Amino acid sequence: MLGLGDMASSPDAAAELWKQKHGEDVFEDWFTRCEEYEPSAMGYGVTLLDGTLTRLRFRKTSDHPQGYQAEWRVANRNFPLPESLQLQPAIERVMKYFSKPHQVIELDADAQAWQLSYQGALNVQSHILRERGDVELGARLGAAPWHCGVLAGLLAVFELFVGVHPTDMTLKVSRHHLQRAFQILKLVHKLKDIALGEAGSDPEAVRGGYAREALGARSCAVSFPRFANFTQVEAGMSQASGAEAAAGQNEEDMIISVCQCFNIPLSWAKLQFGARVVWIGWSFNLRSHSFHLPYEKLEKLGTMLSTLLKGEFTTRHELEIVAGYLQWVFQMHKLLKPWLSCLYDDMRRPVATSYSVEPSQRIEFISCISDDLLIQRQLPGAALPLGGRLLSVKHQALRSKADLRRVGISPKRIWLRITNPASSKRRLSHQSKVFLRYWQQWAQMPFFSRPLAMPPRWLPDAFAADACASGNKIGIGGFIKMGDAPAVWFSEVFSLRSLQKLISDLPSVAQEAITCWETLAQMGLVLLLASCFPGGRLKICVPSWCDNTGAESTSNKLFCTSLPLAFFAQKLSLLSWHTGISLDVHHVAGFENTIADHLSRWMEGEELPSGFSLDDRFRLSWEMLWHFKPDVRIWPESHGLLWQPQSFAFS
DNA sequence: CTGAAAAGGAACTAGTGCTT
DNA sequence: AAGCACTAGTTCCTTTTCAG
Repeated sequence: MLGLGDMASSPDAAAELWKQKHGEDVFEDWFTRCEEYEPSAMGYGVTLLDGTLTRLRFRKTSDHPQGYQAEWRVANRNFPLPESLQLQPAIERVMKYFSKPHQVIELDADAQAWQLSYQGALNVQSHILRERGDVELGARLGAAPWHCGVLAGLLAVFELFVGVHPTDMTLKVSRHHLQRAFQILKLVHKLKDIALGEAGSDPEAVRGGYAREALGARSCAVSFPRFANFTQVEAGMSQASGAEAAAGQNEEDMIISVCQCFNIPLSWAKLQFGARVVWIGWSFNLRSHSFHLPYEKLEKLGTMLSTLLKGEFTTRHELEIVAGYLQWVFQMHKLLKPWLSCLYDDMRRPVATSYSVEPSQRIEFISCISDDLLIQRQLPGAALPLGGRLLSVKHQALRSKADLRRVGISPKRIWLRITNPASSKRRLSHQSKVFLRYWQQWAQMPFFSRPLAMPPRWLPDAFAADACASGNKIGIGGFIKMGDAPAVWFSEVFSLRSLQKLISDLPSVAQEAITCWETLAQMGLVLLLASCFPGGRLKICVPSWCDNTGAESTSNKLFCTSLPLAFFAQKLSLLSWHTGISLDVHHVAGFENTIADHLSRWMEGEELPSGFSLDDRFRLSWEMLWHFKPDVRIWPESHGLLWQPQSFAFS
């Protein structure tokens, strides 16, 4: 055995090498617990004398005195052909059928009509060409019906040859044979043109137009009518008749043949034919022009999230994996990315642990703390984590080093809460849990399918939203104006105190979070738009006249990590995902903004801008804005429902 | 984190020229 | 004609790199 070296000369030698490399015990241990192959059916990698890599495995056998047989990995391409592919029976089938001379291959009634139609069309074309003086092409088309008929007959014989056609039935040429023959002839003539004609000398023609045209002649004819009535295709596909399936197969064969002819590289591992293909990780349906996340990925997401949500603590690494995966999943709607901000926050917030120092070490301890409350030096006797952040001392939260003075002195040990940046332990915040639970539910829901192409953009004449904040009150207002119809508008006032109970990290003065309220106003506008176009999965681009640069950047990129704005950006993006309305905020000052500004400051009973009426007011509740609770009401109120409607809201 | 593409390498095949 | 050595090319597979 060339190049294999001594160890391949016998199983004993191979086993010897294995023992030398991995030790006698390991070998015996592996060998005793092995089932059929050791270490596995795949074997293990071995480098031969000449540096060649191969694989070696041991097979348990009682034939050999050692009890095992060494097997090398060698490619075996000498496998038996299945019965259906044997040449001998195929030839016999044809010979038997044509054993008697003068066998006639007939066209069935359908095929005869088709052949006549081909003849007619081709003869007309031939005549026109001859009149124009193109005798050569005219002659080709003149002979084409004959070629087509002969080739169709041969295709029928080929079916007999490969065993598709029953031997005890007379051969009949069907219209499918004719159609295939026609397409093949067309392809062959195109190929001939490329190979011999002017096109052959032009490499671009081979790579581009001609080859595509030759292909398109077949594939377009088949795929276009199918696409036109794609809604019926789903049911029809599974019941496709044998002939249609054969035509589809034929089409695929042709595409492959042409690619091979022109050395167009094909990745066989990724080659897929059909209306549904999985590509770049997504499942595409080219008939309904939609895409969705493949089932395996949905399942992976579901499992991933339920494991994460099961326990109280998690690890930084686990969070990174989940966030990374969601980053990928959110390709489907980039506005969803702000959702991830809370996960990243959790990632960089290690869990705090308690430490204690002796009261006598108090002064020394203070010198270990930097101005921004980081442990910058080791304190003898206390294993304080270097680089950790001091959160509180004696249960008193600290904001700066100066706050340490407020902590009273007592003879007892001083207890500290410090976060350790080296720790990988993490706890999910409330926001993250809500966020992850949403996606966990989403992963368990039936397939969503999203269109590949968005519906055309639609723009109302004018619309805007604005917010104002003064003291404890927050006002939002906005409107849509379409043609001559009266403007639809909203105007609501919320108190900061009531919002502080629901959203953490809000400042004590409403004016400081004006960007948040601007974003909230945009959410109101999206809801208003969605209410005007209920049920429609519209793609509406909203050039909003917004006079705050903070909200502008937020709504455009919809990604930020600073609190509390991140909460609002999250909600806005989810609302956009829900309603299918995407926001595109431009910084354009204009009169619309003065109206929106007016509406945001409007109080019940005050005068409305001209063209606005109380009847067209759209009421927005906090439930609708923040929890996306649908505004479904029963009217008149005395009526009841016979079933309990399923409620849907995020909290 | 993802998938695609590029790169790299092993195994194999076909063809060629030479010798026996 | 058969066998051998060599080369060029193909196929299959894995690893690395790249881009989003």
